[in-house]
Amino acid sequence: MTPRTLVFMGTPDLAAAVLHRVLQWPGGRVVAAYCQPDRPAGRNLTMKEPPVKVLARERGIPVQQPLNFKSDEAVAVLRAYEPDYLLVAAYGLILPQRVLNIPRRFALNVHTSLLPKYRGAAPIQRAVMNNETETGVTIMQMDAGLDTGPVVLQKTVPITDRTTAGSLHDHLAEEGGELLQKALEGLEAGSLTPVPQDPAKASYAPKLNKADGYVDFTRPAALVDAQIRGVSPWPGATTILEREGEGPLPVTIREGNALSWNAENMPPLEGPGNILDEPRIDGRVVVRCNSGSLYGIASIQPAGKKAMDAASFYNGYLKGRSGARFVMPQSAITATEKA
RNA sequence: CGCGGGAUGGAGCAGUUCGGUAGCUCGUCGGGCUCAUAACCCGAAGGCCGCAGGUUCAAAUCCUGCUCCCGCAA
Repeated sequence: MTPRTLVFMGTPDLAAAVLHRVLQWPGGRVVAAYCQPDRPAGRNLTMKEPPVKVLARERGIPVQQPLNFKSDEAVAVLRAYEPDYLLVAAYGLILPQRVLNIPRRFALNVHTSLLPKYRGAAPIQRAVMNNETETGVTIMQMDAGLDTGPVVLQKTVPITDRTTAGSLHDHLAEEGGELLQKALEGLEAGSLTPVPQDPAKASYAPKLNKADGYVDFTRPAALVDAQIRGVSPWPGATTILEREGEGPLPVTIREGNALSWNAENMPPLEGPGNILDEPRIDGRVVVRCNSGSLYGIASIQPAGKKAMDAASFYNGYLKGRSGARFVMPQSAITATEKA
């Protein structure tokens, strides 16, 4: 059988991982890789090439980086490849119907959630932040909507109390590549049929912004933990350290967990966000959350510093100080009041 | 030249504004107390204050150049 002609579209690490897998599929040949244009990034805002571009060039695959598909020219370029399949993963563009019509067989998308739940830009982080116990990856047939097309294949993966958005991302990137390959094989064999999503069960996962990383210690510790894991490593779990007689210090919580504890052993507690001075449970810096629940910080990064373990943070920033507590950044507070 | 923060014994920091003996909380090592301990007490080792110049009687501190690290931006 002649190999199918494949055109891949995707931009970041996750897409590169999927492309890597697609390149191993013997049933097809990738004739072009599309990704977003190079953007300034990094310390000096130097232009940086997307991971997909780097990988494609290593493998000698032509790279296309159109701004969008609004021009007839961009559409014509794609059509000229005469793809059997259009394979899309985290491309960063909504593809218009006339583009989706181009492939002879299917336009497939890899989405990192169990559709119809968590449609949209940040399904991985949102699933973790919402304290879900499982999520997954979906291969769907693309239509004009945002992640609304019929589902070809799904695979579930668990979310544990140690799953971070970062670790889940890497996991789903692997699973996504594998599942896409299975979907291709199934579609070729005629053993798979796309099944429409149930719109009633749909939910959306909006893109994260910095404010999503502001830790809200007025919530129960289990949810504080979920939020922190969901925004790690990006945008990072941010809060402001306040101590008596010293200026506020922004910090990013890197690692930690909700603590189970015995109320009888605990000293009297003040409000949420207060840091306990004496009982450093298991070497952690302990913060009070809602209803007396406790969150233990294992690793934390003060602004402008490298991440450090809780014991070091305690020695350098808390020992001998009084009134230490974490508060929401001012910008978050005013935003809440306005809302 | 996109903006900003930082570099001080093994770790985390203070001291830098207004130059003048290098300090704190830990860790480490030795000793003591204790049924015991990440607890407590006593003692010790360990630093050319990122690098290179300059100003000065005197520089961690002021000036200049450099290196490395980190945050912002996705």
